[in-house]
Amino acid sequence: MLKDFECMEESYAKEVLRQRGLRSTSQRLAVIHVLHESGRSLSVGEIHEGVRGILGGTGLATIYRTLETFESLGVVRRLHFPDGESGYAFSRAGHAHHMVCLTCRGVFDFPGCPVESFDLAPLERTGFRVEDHSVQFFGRCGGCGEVAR
Amino acid sequence: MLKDFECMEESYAKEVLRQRGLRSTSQRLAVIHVLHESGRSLSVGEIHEGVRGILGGTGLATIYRTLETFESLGVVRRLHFPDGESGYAFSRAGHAHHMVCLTCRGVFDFPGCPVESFDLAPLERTGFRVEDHSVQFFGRCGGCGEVAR
DNA sequence: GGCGAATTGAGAGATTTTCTCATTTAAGGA
DNA sequence: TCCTTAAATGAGAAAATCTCTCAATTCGCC
Repeated sequence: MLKDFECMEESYAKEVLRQRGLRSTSQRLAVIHVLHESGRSLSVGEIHEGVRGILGGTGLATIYRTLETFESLGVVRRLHFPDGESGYAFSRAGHAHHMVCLTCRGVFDFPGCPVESFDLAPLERTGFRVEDHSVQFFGRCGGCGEVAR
Repeated sequence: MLKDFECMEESYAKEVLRQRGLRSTSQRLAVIHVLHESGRSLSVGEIHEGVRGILGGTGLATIYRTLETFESLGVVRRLHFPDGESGYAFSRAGHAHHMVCLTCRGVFDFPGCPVESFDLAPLERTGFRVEDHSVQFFGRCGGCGEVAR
């Protein structure tokens, strides 16, 4: 079973699930636990492995289903790296963008949104109606930057 | 074979290939042709189908290899949609961001870059060194917006 | 504690992507 | 124009990734 104390992220996830009438299963909480504990983005395989380490024989399909559920709830976000890989990271719902370390795949929220102060008028004058946007920064986090250079 | 007149995109791709010492094969040019002609982003399968329509029995592996090559050259860009799908679109090399229509998957460049006027200092004060960024707008293009609403 | 519906596990199945290697072809030089 | 040579391709096998099905389990509520 999970550790007897939950992290904030787990109780947050529980609350979001409850609000939507979805169940807080040990598998779902374990996914959040693994993601939060790692502090970085993880591949499906890594998450599966991590959850199995906590719960035992968890099915891969459950991992996929759980990630899909959490992504639709805004609790987990899928990130695509420039090298074509992708991973999932915990993310508080709402408007948040990320910095992603290309070395350790660490994910960090950053304050503010570059698009807020960007004038969309000329863009929408083309007839395009903006509904959503995504912004990501790629680079090296403190620890990895020192080693790399 | 390809139509006897090339589009600008094809000659541009040829030039980039030449500069890198890579060959301008009919398959590579057909990929550019298909992407440009569609005016939107296409899945690997759609590109494969389109190229087969022009050249005949082109292997799927060639499509993957070609897209990989062009992406590394900045001639083609891979886009990830909020629904998890992804597609490839022609893109002039250099710094360009895109608007993507969620209905027709049309891809449009947009002028300017929201990140240019964004103050990275507070972000880099955390020790993170920004090397690259990506910005995308999702919404409905002129044609699709009218129909949808 | 019991009930009903949501969720899961396991593995088969579908899909997507990569790999290998013999064959073909582009590009530069004679 | 023809030759040479290395780059690129085709075909299909193989690997990796993702989805589906349905019986069994478990959560949340009474």
